[in-house]
Amino acid sequence: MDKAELVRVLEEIATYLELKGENPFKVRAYRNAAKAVEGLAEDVTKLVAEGRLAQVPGIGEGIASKIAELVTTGHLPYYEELKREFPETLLHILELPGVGPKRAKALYEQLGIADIDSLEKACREKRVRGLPGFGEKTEATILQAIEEHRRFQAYHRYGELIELAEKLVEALRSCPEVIRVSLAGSFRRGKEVVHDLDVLASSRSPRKVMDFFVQLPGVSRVLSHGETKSSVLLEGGLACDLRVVPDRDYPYALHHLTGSKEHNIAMRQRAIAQGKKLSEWGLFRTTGPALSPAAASEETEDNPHRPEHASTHDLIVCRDEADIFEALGLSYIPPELRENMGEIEMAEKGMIPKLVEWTELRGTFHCHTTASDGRNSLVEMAQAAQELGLEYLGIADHSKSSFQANGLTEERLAQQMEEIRRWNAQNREPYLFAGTECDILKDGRLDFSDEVLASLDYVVASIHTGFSSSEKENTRRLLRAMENPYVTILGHPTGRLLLARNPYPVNLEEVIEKAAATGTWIELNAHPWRLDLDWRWWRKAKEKGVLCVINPDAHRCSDLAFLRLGVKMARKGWLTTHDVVNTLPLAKMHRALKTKRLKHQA
DNA sequence: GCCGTTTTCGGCCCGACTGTTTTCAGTCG
Repeated sequence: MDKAELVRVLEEIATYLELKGENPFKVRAYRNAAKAVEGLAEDVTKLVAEGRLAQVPGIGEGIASKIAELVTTGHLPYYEELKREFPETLLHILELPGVGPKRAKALYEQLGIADIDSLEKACREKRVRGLPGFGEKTEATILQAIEEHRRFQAYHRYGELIELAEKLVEALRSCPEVIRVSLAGSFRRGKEVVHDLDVLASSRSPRKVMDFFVQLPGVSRVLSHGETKSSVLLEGGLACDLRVVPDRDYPYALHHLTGSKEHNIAMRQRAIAQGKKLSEWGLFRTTGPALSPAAASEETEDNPHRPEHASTHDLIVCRDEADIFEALGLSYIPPELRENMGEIEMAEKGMIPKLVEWTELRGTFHCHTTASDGRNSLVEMAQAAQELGLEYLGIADHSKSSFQANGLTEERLAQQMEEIRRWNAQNREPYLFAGTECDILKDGRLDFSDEVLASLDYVVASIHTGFSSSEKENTRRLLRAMENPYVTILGHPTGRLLLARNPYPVNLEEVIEKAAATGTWIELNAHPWRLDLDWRWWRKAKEKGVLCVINPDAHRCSDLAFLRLGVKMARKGWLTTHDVVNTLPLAKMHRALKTKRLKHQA
């Protein structure tokens, strides 16, 4: 029973109690306890053994004894009994936006609906609208939610796969028969959501590599098991394909499998125009003398799968992808840019920018603490930032209107600023900037007065409510917020949650124009669920001179690692060190934070 | 179920929005 499992059980208990219609404060007690466990720095088993669990804030005698039982015996009858009261599939229904515990309970008890499929059927048969509290509109909303749920399920968030994907590659690398191995496909390109994982390896004994692959831990089902290609289903439902090729074919196969399809088509057209031919099997000269029959047969020897036609031309030998680009008169194109969005034209002119690197970040600005809805204290967050090598860290807890997130009042904000000043006065590292994630209210005004905002080092302004407003209203709201001289950064500009909630409608052209005109930075929120502003908009923002700030939206120490993911998306958006403002060293950052305010005074 | 210098009971975070109602329940953030 590890910590994550324990957290899951506590949260599930809370959900079952909710379904039962238990006292909502009891439900919350279990949720709070789950949070408390999650934020523990010490080992739970140790706390149990020493009888100190009930001393942890949020865990009382009752829950402490349940956790102890679970940790020592591996069982919890209380939880098991709750599970027996409702079918497990009912929990899936609760994932649908618009369906909470009360509705799920009504659907289950009155219509016997226990899973998403039967709910869909009941909606189509117009049976749901008859329930008290439900109507035609609700029925339609549920149907739409089911449809989106299904569409989302076929995809996975990039940021949540990184660890798994890297482990998989490590495992394959440990196979003695593997020469080279790499992730490919949309994952390698850094698409924010991916359908499956594509992996490429080179080897002299492909069969042995395949056998090794299909029996790796974490493989739940083998979909196909061939000599050069196998597909498996990993635990968690993610599909993974492995291709194995002879080492000489590896660069061509890697380029081909990385894609995108559109990029590959454009590359092949370029090859044809130069009297060459590019495919997954190689880059060939199609004009001029063909290879001698002897050379041709020698070439096919090591790969019986290579099609006949591929061996009849001169192979242009490439040791890696860079050689392929060079052979086609192009500078190297990083995988993130291979979307056929102008990268080939730029590579031809040698104008592919030097993309920002994760090691170039010096600090960041959107971090929460236990003062609002974070799991770690200000000091803990600061220490974690130091371990990561950051020179500075901006603290931006929620503002008072975000009740659900325990937003700070003016008084509590002042206390936090005091704590930050004390930290800096001791010359501790990293340097802390005092900020806020200030709510943008319905009409575009901010949650704090200008006087309060002026007392802070910086302000992140974000929308957290009213997602159903029109594009016009949302846009006006954001524009007005950016006009405020104290708003340094526009936070997660579209509010999207990948595979869960669509962005609210907003005119991003106007938002970018306004950011440029007012000198407001736009956030690239690096939370794996957000990645907002989307990479597709950054080139436009950059053209207009808008600066990007990569923020983790961290709610616990470990979330600071999201920065790396943010950098991947910034790279995908063609951004360089100069475009990402938090690559500035501390001394320059002090000045940069004042630029917009000074401009306003002038 | 947790918490406590108002300490063993009685609070616990609040408001917007939606769709269902005819005065409010459910959901969400």
